[in-house]
Amino acid sequence: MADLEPKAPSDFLRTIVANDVKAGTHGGSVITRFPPEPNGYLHIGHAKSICINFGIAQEFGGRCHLRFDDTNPCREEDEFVEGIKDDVRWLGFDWGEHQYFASDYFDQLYAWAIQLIKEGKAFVCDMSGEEISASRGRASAAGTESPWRNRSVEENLDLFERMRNGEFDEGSKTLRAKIDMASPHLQLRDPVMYRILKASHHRTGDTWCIYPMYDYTHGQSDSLEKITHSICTLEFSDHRPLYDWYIQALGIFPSHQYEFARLNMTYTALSKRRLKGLVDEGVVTGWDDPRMPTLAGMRRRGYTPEAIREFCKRIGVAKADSMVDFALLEFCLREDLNKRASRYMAVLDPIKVVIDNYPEGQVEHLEAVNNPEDPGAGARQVPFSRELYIEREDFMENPPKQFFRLAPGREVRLRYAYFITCTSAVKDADGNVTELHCTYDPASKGGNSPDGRKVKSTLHWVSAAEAVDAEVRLYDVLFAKENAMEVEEGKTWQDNLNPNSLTVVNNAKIEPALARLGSTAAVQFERLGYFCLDTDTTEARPVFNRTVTLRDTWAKAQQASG
RNA sequence: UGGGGCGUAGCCAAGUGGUUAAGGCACCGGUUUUUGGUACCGGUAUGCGUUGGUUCGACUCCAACCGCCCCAGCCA
Repeated sequence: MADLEPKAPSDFLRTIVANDVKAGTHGGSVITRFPPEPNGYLHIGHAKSICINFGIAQEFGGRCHLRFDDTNPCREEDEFVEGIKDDVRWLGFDWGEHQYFASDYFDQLYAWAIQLIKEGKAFVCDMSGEEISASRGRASAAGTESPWRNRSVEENLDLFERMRNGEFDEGSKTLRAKIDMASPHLQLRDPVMYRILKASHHRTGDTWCIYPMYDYTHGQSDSLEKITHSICTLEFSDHRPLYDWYIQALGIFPSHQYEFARLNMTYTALSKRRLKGLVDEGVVTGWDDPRMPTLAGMRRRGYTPEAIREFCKRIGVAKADSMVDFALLEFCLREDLNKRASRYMAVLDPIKVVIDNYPEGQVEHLEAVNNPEDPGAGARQVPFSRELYIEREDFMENPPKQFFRLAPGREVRLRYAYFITCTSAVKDADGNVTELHCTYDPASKGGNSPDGRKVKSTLHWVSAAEAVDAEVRLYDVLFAKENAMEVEEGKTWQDNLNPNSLTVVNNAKIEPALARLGSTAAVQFERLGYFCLDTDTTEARPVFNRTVTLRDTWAKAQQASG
């Protein structure tokens, strides 16, 4: 029977957790946490972490805390905490009552610092940043001890209190842990615990002018919340000895840290610093620019949380550095959108078609299926008349052998309408085709001819008189290079930006039903891709974002043949 | 060159001494189709960084070597 069960997703983290639960560690409880710093918006890389942390907690009957790691008042803002909460909720996760801030623990952390001073495990150091850096030593050579390392407990206590009281200038003193200046682990060479920062904090205001460092905060925060598995990315591996040192020195609940490889994806940048740069330099319109890999941007672009969660499931979790193919994300998106998106017709690059044998002034309403993947989605009426628009690229005057679409003398089907045959193409003085003349077969109404004859192609179309004008924004990858961070000699990562990441179509023609949408839910423009209404939409003018194109084997074949 | 990690197909990734080395994406064929979409079928590692060793048997154990990533913020 067991063989018939679907295999549980297996990765090294779940294996560790499962073993702990089995062994009864911490009474079998599983508590994880997602700990963003509120200094920017979340991106798809954070989504991986969120899915791991909340996912594991869910699977093992535990819980996941949302904790804001707000120990640096210079960079953190309330705007970001609200944005982060929106994003986590949107992704589909719920932290319940368990929302915390590292700043909630400032008093406790301060008390613990005094405890460590009293035990001779911490001291106030008067060295400047440069001096500390210089004395840390080389990777292969021991550092040198601070001349202030052996101050008396009383003096340390006094100085630390006066640091807190604001008696000293920023940068003039720090509280450091007294560990080992010769440790092969650089993090253990008397790391700074507290620095003086005369900045007001987004939550504690001006209560403090000394702030704890990440290393002195994170493990204890985990410990206070009884976090059993503190899961973070690989670059924190080096911090684990220090994480453990503080917990041991303090004798508090033994949370443990585990690390996995952060997400990298082709044609994109996933570092808050880089993304912030794009926002600040105006390369994109904001954190929610639909080209951004931020959750806010992806949401606006039309990505669904289901697609992102599926992507996170499929990429797996491991410790090897990796670069995930962007195509996998698009696959997950299309897979989800295909099931849920209602179909409509819209023409992005219109060329007029006149059906010469269709009665002038007549309008028929033809039934169109809303979603062939979902019978429950019903059908709608689409107006058809003598003058229509079709996609310019669906006609070729001298088509190559593999081109199945409209051409002089050729018959094709207009989706849900009629078979039409092209009789002539009107051109302007420069030889550009400006209008097509066709005839239709009245017997083929709905899209099938009674004599059973076949056509090789079905085109989307919009009736000219009833068409509504719309703006459509077409997006492409933000970076032109597969590895966005691979910089050529003498260039910067900004040089890797894709100059064509945004194309605005100002004169798209959409069917009337699309103009009445009133929802930002995903729709499919038949044969073109998935789209959604953008927040820039006004009463007067709909604005659509192209979420992702449909798979297009024809375009691919063309590209391949040059 | 100190420390911490990692190397299985183009990209992810299972595999923990005995299986024809899972699965997905991408790619290549084909079937169905009123979306050149979807769905479905099939193909794609004599090989697991390299070289030795242990063993009846190694992707799995051992050794050496090679390569890549991270760490010297009073950032997180």
